[in-house]
Parts: sequence; structure tokens; C-alpha cells
Amino acid sequence: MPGPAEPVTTPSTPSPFVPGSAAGRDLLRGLNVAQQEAVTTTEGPVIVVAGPGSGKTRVLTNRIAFLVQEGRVTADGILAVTFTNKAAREMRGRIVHLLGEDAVRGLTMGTFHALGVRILRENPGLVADRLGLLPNFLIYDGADQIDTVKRAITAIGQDPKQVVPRRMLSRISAAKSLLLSPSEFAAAGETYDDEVVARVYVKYQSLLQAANAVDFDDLLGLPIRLFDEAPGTLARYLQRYRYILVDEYQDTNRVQYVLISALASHWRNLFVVGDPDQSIYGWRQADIRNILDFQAEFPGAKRIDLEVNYRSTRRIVDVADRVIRENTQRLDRSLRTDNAEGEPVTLRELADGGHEAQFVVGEIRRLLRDPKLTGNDVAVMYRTTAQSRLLEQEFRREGLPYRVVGGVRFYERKEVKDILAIFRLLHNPADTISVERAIDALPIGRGLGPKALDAVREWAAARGTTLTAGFIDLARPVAVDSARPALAGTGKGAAERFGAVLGQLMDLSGSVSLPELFDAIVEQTGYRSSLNLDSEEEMQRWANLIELRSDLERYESVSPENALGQYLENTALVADVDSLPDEDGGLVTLITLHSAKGLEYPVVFIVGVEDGLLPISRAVEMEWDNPLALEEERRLFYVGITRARTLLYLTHAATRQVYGRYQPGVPSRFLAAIPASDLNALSRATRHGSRDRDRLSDRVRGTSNVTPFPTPARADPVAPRVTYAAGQHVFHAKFGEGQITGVDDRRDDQEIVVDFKRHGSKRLMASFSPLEILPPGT
DNA sequence: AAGAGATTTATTTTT
DNA sequence: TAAATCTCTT
Repeated sequence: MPGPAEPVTTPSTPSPFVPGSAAGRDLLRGLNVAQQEAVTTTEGPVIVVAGPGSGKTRVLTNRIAFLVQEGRVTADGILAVTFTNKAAREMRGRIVHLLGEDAVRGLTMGTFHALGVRILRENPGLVADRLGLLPNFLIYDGADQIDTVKRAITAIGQDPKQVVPRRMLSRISAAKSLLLSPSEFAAAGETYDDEVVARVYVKYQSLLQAANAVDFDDLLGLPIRLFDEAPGTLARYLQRYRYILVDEYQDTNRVQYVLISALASHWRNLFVVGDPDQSIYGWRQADIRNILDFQAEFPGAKRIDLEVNYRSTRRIVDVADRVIRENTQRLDRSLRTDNAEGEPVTLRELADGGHEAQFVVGEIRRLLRDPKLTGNDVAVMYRTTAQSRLLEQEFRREGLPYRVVGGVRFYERKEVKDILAIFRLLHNPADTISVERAIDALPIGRGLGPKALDAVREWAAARGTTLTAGFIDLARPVAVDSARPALAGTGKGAAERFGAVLGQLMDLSGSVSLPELFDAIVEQTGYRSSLNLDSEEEMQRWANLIELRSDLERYESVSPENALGQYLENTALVADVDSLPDEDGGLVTLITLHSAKGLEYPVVFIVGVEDGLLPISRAVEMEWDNPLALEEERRLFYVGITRARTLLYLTHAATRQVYGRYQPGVPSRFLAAIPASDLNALSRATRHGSRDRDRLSDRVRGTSNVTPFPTPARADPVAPRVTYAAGQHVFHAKFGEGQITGVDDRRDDQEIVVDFKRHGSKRLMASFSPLEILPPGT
């Protein structure tokens, strides 16, 4: 069994890009000609089209180091934009390693959104004055946005059940990505639907404004507005950032383009790296034209292609290339590698999702017997977050340690959001959403129903205070004025209790440390005592909150009045991948294909390679009017394939449960492009896929040349797990078609009885039999 | 206002 | 299937 791929050293060709300093020359060591050119072409716009595994991160880091080393600029004159915070952290680390801590000081490196907040935070006066945002503004995450949209829909007199909030939000987000204000959007609307969206958008924006909050899109759009309203601001940034670098440029959208080209407009030293074939965020308005039209937008721009893959085996590169070649929307470019051929890609069909999970876990078990390999080296990737459930179950059942990346972020877990709601309203009392959340979710809100809430809301509005302040004042022994809200009975007591707690916590915040504030919150809201510690689920919740608390301890060095704001900012902008440590106790990574972008693993499993899942059914349905949707799905598959260094497994299931119903699973159409010679297949896909001669001949050779695993099964007691079930139709290399009539589970294997059409009933050991599962009804 | 019980709805992907 | 939402009762 091959271990992780050996690091590949590039042949060092004499370079035409010889820098002045010896140190600068060091930064070019081990780079190929194209990479060197990318590092040393410091002036003017440059676009680097970088295939997967072509060393673009190295190019980016070495280029930044090179700029500083050659004395073109000090680090504070450089702006580098990455796709995730994790990527930013890692690149910074590598540059520190190259140049030392001092030389890197002042370097601006982070995501677009982090850059946006930074600009807004650096100009509190103008932001308040021109944009109407107070310095304690909050960043709303996805769930907050949905809540806000729902309220907006209700507010304009529509029913959130008919006007789907999700869809409204994505329309609004799309509008913002095109820099359309609510009024501009309204003016451009054509259909009745557009009109509804426009009205929701208007309301949504005013709710955000009232809550002194911004959403993710605003973080990009507002800096641009700030530049428009106060041109001096832009001038300061123009002066500061002489060199700008952008990673993952294929996934930028219109606003990001506008923002970055504004910032680059003076020096024009804009260096972007991307790969149109890895553009997978079209649904987030990423515009592939940004990369395709770069040279037209920035005349004189130089294009450099990185086409040599140093990451994967030749077979993996070949499979990836065959798959992506089916797309029409792409730059003409190839991907090649000098790496070893490697093992064939394993393609496996399993009976259903459960068996798929068993196969994956069993196979990982087997691979991990190689001491050179640890769980860290293995990733299981899937299209939808829901697919992780079955896998997790199986990992747990088998006691194999894992971690899940993508899907619900830590800070979006219910219990975390519930407690954070208090933190948030303490920091920004205008955040009505958080007040309501706290009332709904925490014990302190018991007895405080919609009626009482409305009464306090009206009272606060009449007095011109926030809802939060309303509650707090309500609980004060001496009424601020004689008019009291129309409260009675249960509601009255509950509202006063709630207000009293908020008041006490408000007094604490800003004077005590965050962990202390946390303790006070879980105590006084009654959350702590409401936990049933016998329930495993609630224990897990509490464990998450303890994690949150230890998070807070990191802010103890920050002054109490700033700590809360800083903390909340960090919770808003971290992605799940950001907290992914490189080495962590041998945990296998379960990750969505989207989150896997930019990562690499020696061993990769891609599960659910089925029509309806990959490509996702939505894209398949859209096919007739938007074939491009399918191309994005194919790119997603391509991204997954190219994450693998040494071993790649693709699996799909014959049947899969969707909404609790079994549905037949059809092998992904994308598989048809993969030549059989690169495959080690036990799957229908190779038969139905294509009429290609190569693949047909493979079919004629039958399944006898096919082994279920790269290593012999007989020496392996773990290999085949329960895979077959009575009633399934199977195909045997020697005996032909038949139906399973009986299954006996053995320790690590199955003994099955098959009634063959032509050879009658046979008793077989599953692991030794070249069997293929046929679709039901064959 | 809260909880039990019925029902209905949903799966892309994320900063 | 499981989570979210609705309805009805107390």
C-alpha cells in the first residue's frame, strides 16, 4: 500500500528571472519557470491560471516574501486576499518562516469579508456619519438573515409560507452582489415577483439599519459606498496598498471585483490567482467572467499558466482531466504531471447509503493498518451535508475517530447561538432579533409570550428606546415615567424578571472578563440549571458551551470594554474550515466538496457519486434552460478528485433514502468520462457509462479482472463488510445473473446463497466472489 | 402561555 | 426520516 505521495522537487532550470539579491534568488529555488515568472513579475496586472496542485500557494507566499526581500515595499504596503481565514493564517505562517516575524508586520492578509470589516472599523466616524452605522454594529450570519427576512415579509403584509424566505434572501443577496440598492433593484424589476422581492429588500434593509447590523454582503458593498461618499478614504488606501494579491479569483463576484479594482486603481499592481475549472460558487454570484475577462479589464495584464501538477498520481490527474474536459465553459489549458502512475481509482457500487458508509469505514480501517498512514491523511467528501449522518453513525459504531467540516458552523449551533444572543444584545441593544431569540430559547423567557413582548415593544417604541432598554427600565424599581406598558398577570412578572436579569448583566458587561460574563449569563438566565445532565444530547450541548467558554478565555488579555466587540466579530467571520487543524490526533475528515476546496489529502473518498446528488438534482432539472449549472457540478467533482494525492475512491449506492423513502441510485453521468483503464471498478457505471471501445472491452473481459480491493481480500479479515441482502440481483463473473436467496452473516464476511439463472443455486463467500450488484428489477 | 400531539416539509453548496 | 411548524387543549 503506497503511503502519502513523496514530495516532488521541481527540476531547477536556469531561470531568466534572476533577482538582484542572493536572498531573492533563494525564494526561487525549487520553482519551475512559470512559477518563477509569477513570483518575479512584480509590476502591473498579472493573472495566474493555476491548475490544482500546481503550487500556487507557494507562488503567493514566495511572491510576497520576494516583494519585501527585494525592497519593493514593506509588508504594510501589501494586501493579500484569501478565500478562508485558515488559508490566510497558513500563508502568513509560511511568510514568517521565510522572512521572520519583523518583516511581516503590518501585512494585511485575510478574506474579502475580513477586509471589508477592517475598512469599516478603521473609519468609525465616517461610517456613522455617511452610512448610519454605529461602531458597535453586529454582523448578521445566515440564520439572523433568515429571521430578518421573515420579519420583513410579515411586515409588508405577506405570508412567509408563500413567499419563501430563503429564496427572498438569495435574491436580495444576488442584488447586493451586483451593487444594486433597494431602490435601484425596485426600478429594474419587471415581474410581480421582482416587485415582491424589491419590497422585501427595502424592508429587510431598514430592519438591518434599525438593528445597527450588517449582513455578509454589506461587508463588501458598504466599503465601496464609503469610498463613493468620502473619496478621501479610498485615497488613503490607494496610497497604502501598493501591491495587491487575490487568491481563488475564480470565486469572486461583482462587488469583490469592484472593491479590488478600486483598491488597485492607482498602482495597478494587481496579482490574481485562480482556476476557472475550480469555480464552484456560482450560486453565491461568483462570476467566472472576472477571471476570463481579466486581461480585457486590465489592459497589459500578463497571463501565466501553471500547468504542472505536483500533488497527485498520474492516474488521478488523468481522471480529473478527462472529467473536466467535458465542460464547454473553460479556458484552453491542460494539466500534466511527472508523478508516478499510482494505483487505479477505485469505483465501487454499494447496495445503499448504509453499506456505502460501511465500505468507506471498513476500507479506511484497512488502510490505516499501514503505520505510515494516519486518519489525518484521509478525507471523505460528499455533496450535501445530510450525507454526513450515515457516515458519522458508522464511524462512531466502529470507533474510528473523525471530525466533520462544513454544514452547521460551531457558532450557528442552537445552544451557542442562544447564549451568544445575550452577548450580542449586551453589545448592541438595538439587536431585536437577539432579544427575541433569548426570550424564545432561554428559561428566563418562560411566560413571556407574544402578547407581553408586543406590549413592551410598543412601550419602548413610544419612549424612543430600544427593546432591550425597554425591558431593563421596566424592571427598575422607580419607573422612568408614569406610563407603564399594558402588562398583566404572567406576562408582567416574566417581563420584569427578564428585564432585571438583562439589567444586571448589562452592568457586568464591560467591567468583568468574558468568561465571567459567560458564567453570569448561564446562571442568571436559568440555562445552567435547566440542563438535564442525564441526557446525552444536553451533555453534548453543555460541552459545546464549555468550548465556547474556553474560547472566551483567549480574550482575557483584551480590555473588558473591547473584548466583547472583538469576540463577536470573530464569531461572525470564521468558517468551519478555519478551525481545521492540520494535524489532530489522527482524525479522519468528513467534509463537503465545497469546503474541501484548497485542501489536499493522501487518501480521498468521494461518496454518493450519483445523478441527483452529484450532479445535484436541482442542476439536472435546470439542465434544459441552464446547462451551465451542470458544468458547475462537474467542476465540483473535479475539485474533489484533485484533492487526492495517492488514493482515490468513488462510491455510489444502488438505492438511497431520500426523505425516508428508498429511491434507485443512478451512477453519476460524470463517471462516463473516466476511462476504464484508470479504474478499478465494481460498479454499473462502467457498463452504462459509454460506448467507448476501451470501456466496452473492459466490459467484455467481465468482472473477473476486477478485485474489490487493491490488496488481496483473502489475507484480510476486515475487508468485506456486510454488503449483500436477500432479494438483490447480482452478476457473477462465472455464473452470470442470479438473485440472492439467503444471507448468513459471518464474523467479517457474509455467506450468501445465490439462485443463478443458468447454474442454479450456489453457496458463496461474499469476499471471494466476483459479484456485482445489479439494479433492482434487472 | 405551554405542552402534547398532529402534520408538514425539506436537502444543495457558505463568507 | 427527522426536524420544524401548526393546532388544540389545558
